Amino acid sequence: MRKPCCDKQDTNKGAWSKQEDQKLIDYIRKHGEGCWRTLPQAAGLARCGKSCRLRWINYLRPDLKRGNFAEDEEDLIIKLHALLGNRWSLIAGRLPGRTANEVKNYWNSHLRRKLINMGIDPKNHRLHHSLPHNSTGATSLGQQLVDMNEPAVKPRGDDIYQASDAGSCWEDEPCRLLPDLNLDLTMSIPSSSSSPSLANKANTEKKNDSELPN
DNA sequence: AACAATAGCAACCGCAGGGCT
DNA sequence: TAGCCCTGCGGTTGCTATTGT
Repeated sequence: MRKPCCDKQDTNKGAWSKQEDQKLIDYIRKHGEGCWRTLPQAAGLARCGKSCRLRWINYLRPDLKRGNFAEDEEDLIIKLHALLGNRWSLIAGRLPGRTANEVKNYWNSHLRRKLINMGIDPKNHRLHHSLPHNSTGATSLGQQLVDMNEPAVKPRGDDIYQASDAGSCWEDEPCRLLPDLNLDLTMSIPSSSSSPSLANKANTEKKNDSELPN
């Protein structure tokens, strides 16, 4: 059995107060991100490290773009989801200022329904044959997605088209299928923090001033 | 105006992967 | 090489706001 990530008895849960936010912001301004396990104690927060990390990444980071998603962002999410499946962090990585959690929430609350209304199965982005095709017709994006599912040449064996929840259609050839998408899906050190330990380490040195607000 | 249903979003949980010893 | 630790990710839950009746 793993140890729990923190001593749950002594930690707050639920919504963050302004004071807690401020403590976290102040601490990260001074010391940078990382060491989430020890951060709460060092920052004087009665929270577990995970909770602090989540709060910072999803809400407090200064480079977050909050507010409604633009139409082009929506399109991009839909296209990327068709390619990558539920890999929200990768999708969010292509949307500056957006977090994986935000993208995921937006997908689940808006875009999924939107695709359903367009007669497209949001799981695999295939035309939902059992549904009557929306009389207004699929939008150009909808049509694109439908077209994507009827490629002239199948890149691989048939089962790849039985996309699962997490499945992406053609991870190895996104550019051929979506030439208008500039998909550099290789991992790179993110601008601010969206990524793992490597980035953490790479960022440790530069972090102190450059990406923090003044 | 009161209540119920639904939507939206913040936060939590558990698992997986990578680094370190 | 195995085991531990830390971090990040995706799924899910639960609270609040909004809309409908």
